[in-house]
This record gives sequence, C-alpha cells and structure tokens, in this order.
Amino acid sequence: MAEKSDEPTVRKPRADAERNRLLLMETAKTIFADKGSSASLEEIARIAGVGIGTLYRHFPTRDALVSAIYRNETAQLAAAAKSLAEIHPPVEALRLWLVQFVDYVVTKHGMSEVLDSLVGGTSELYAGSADLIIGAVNLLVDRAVATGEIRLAMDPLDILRALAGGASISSGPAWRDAARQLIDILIAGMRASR
Amino acid sequence: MAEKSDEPTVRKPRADAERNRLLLMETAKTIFADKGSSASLEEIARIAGVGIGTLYRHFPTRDALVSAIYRNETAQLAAAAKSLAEIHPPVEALRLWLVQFVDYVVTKHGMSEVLDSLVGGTSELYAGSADLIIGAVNLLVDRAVATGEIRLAMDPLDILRALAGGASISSGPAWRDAARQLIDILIAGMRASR
DNA sequence: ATAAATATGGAGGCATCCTCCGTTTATCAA
DNA sequence: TTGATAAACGGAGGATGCCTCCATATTTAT
Repeated sequence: MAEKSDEPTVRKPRADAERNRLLLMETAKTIFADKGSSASLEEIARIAGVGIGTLYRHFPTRDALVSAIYRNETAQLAAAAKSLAEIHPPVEALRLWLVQFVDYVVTKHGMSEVLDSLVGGTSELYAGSADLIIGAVNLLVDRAVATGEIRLAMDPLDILRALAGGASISSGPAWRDAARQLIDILIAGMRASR
Repeated sequence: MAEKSDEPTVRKPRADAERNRLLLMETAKTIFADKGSSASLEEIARIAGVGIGTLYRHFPTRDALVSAIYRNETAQLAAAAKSLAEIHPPVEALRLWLVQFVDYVVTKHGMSEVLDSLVGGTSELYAGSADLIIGAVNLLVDRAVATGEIRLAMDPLDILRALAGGASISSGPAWRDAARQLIDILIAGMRASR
C-alpha cells in the first residue's frame, strides 16, 4: 500500500552507490575540461578516490560517462530552442540558437564523444540526447520554412554536424567567431530565394 | 667539382633506409584504409616486416606517418585549384574545388590526423601540406571576390574546417551529399550581395 | 543482530606506446 | 678487396591504459 507496487521486492538504492556516481561525474567533468576527452579513466577513478572497477560499474564505456556528464547541459540547450521560438521571429530564433549551439560545442572543445552523442546519429546509446537536439533544430527550421523565409533542401542536422565538426578541428575560441560568420552566410544562403 | 660542394662529407643515403621508408608507407596506407587511423603502429611494422624501432625512426609520430602517406594526394588536390581556375569562371571554380575537397576528405573518413594536417593549423609539422591547401582555397576565393561576385568576411580556411569537420563526425558517403548541399548554400550566402 | 543484496577496489591479463642500445649492414677510401 | 665507420636495424623493456573478475566490505531490510 505504501508501495508503488508492481515488483515484489524493491530496495532503496544504496547510498554509497549514488554518492560515488556523482563523485565520478564531477571529477570526470573537471578532468575532461582540463585534458580533453582522452584523459585516462584510471586517473579519473584515482582522483575521485574510488577503484577503477567502481568507475566501470557505473559507466561501462567512456561514452556513457561523457554522456551522463553533459546530459543536463544538452537538455538545457534543447530547451532553449522553445524559449527562443517564443520571443523571436523564426529566422532570428534559428540564428540565435545556432550561435548557442556553437558556444556549447566549443566549451566541450574537441570531445568527440560529446559530438557523437549530439549529432553522431549512428549509435543508439545516446538516442536520448541526440533526439533532443534533433527536435530542437527541426522545430526552429520548420518554423522558418513555414513562413517561406528560408528554404532548406537538406537535413538540418547536417548543418549542426558542420558547425560541430569545425570545432573539433580548430578547437578553441577561435572557432566561435568563425562559426558566427558561417552561420550568417548559411542563413543568407538559405534565404536566397530569388 | 663533381660535387655540389658545401658540406665536406656527404654520403649517399643508405638504400635500405629508403626502401624501408617506402615499404612502411605502403603498408600503413593499406592498414589505415582497412582499420582506420587508430590502427596499431606495431602491427604496421610487423606486417611490413621491420622492427618497431625502424618505424619510429622514420616517422617519429603517428601524424608524421599519416602526413607522409597523403602528401602526394594533398598536393594533387591543391594543384587542381589552378586547373579549375583556368577553365571555369571564378565562382564555379570555387564550387567545384570545394566539392573535390569534400570528396577527398570523405575518402579519409574520420582520420583526424589527415584533417589536422590539412586544416588544423596549430601544428608546425605539416606546414607543408596545410600551406598548399590554404594557398589553393585562397587563390579561388580571391578570384571570386575580385570580380565582385561574392563577399567573404572570414578566413576561407574556416569553411574548409566546417566541411572537413562534418566528415569527421558523420563519416561515410552520407556526408558527401550533405556537404554538396552545404556548399551550394554557402555559395548562395556569399553571393547575397546587397 | 543477522541475512541478503549490493557495491567496492584493485590485481591481473592484454594491448599499445615509445625509448634505448647492442648488433648488423651499407658506403667509401685505400 | 678489404677495413673502417657512419648509418640503420630490431626488439626487449618500462610505462601506461583498457577492461574483467571476484573475494571482501558495506548497506538495507527483517
């Protein structure tokens, strides 16, 4: 009665497990930011003060760890699409969101796992995060197309791939500025209705 | 007299050294094509039938090896810019070359070392290859800008970074088509005069 | 307090990287 | 030819990282 019922025996999850999970995520976030996505998992476990086995139990793959770390931020980025759509005209909303997208990607400079989870598309593992981003960009593009202001004969996701990919090559804030120019050109190109 | 003179003692380079160098490059090219750019260097040495030490002497880093392998192809790509410029109007030449650039990058699917050597820009090691590409794209862009047909307020290299970066995320031929659309949009965006 | 479920840590097997140096080989001069 | 010597070879070995496995420790529920 006091139970949600369904499964007969449900235990409260162990406190130490959850504590370690969060500890690992925090530690990993710091180290990834420092040393890039190829930082040693053993180092992360060591600095977090847990055994390597514990890290692997919580995050069976490097991707799982990276994905967990950025899930919140990614969701936030996706949510921003809705807000922007509400307070800006379609094309401007799209432009602003693309800028935000680039800013987000740049802060993860060159972390291929993050990019894969956002726009990789091949792996099923991150369907969650990827779907959010896909939904966001589609929403904005559709709106702008609906008004007839732009035309787009390709998958909007591929535009994100280009913007994100540039960041993975020319990591650092330099790409931020370049990408803004690129976004302007792209918007202009999509507008060129003639 | 028969000597070029300058250095007192010049020996003919040893034949085995050059032989092994070429052998390693051929082997590596095959294996990279098979297994991607993360193939084991020890495996390459083993299959080439030389010691791992020999591989490292000739190519101190993985990048050096990759760069050496693709130097010819890269030079060819750069040279194509000149030919295209001679037989096509400026904007069309630029468009065609960008398409070729993407085709080239796609065949090296996701080999980050190749991309770095082409458009990375940070490392001095590949100044050779990168300079060729930079020169090529600048030539074409400058021509098109000179006629007033397009305007471009950014480093053309960053456009290459976007096109190449997209390939590194969405490896495979799918990017080929996406990139073509992207190129068209970019050209249109650069044209949008007003 | 005790049983049962759950989580922990780190040793160990495997792979790769890269360096170092004793041995081998190619070149050149005599 | 034949040494002498510079140049190149090969691979053992130390270091590091990946991931698995399981005896031990901790937490929860009774």
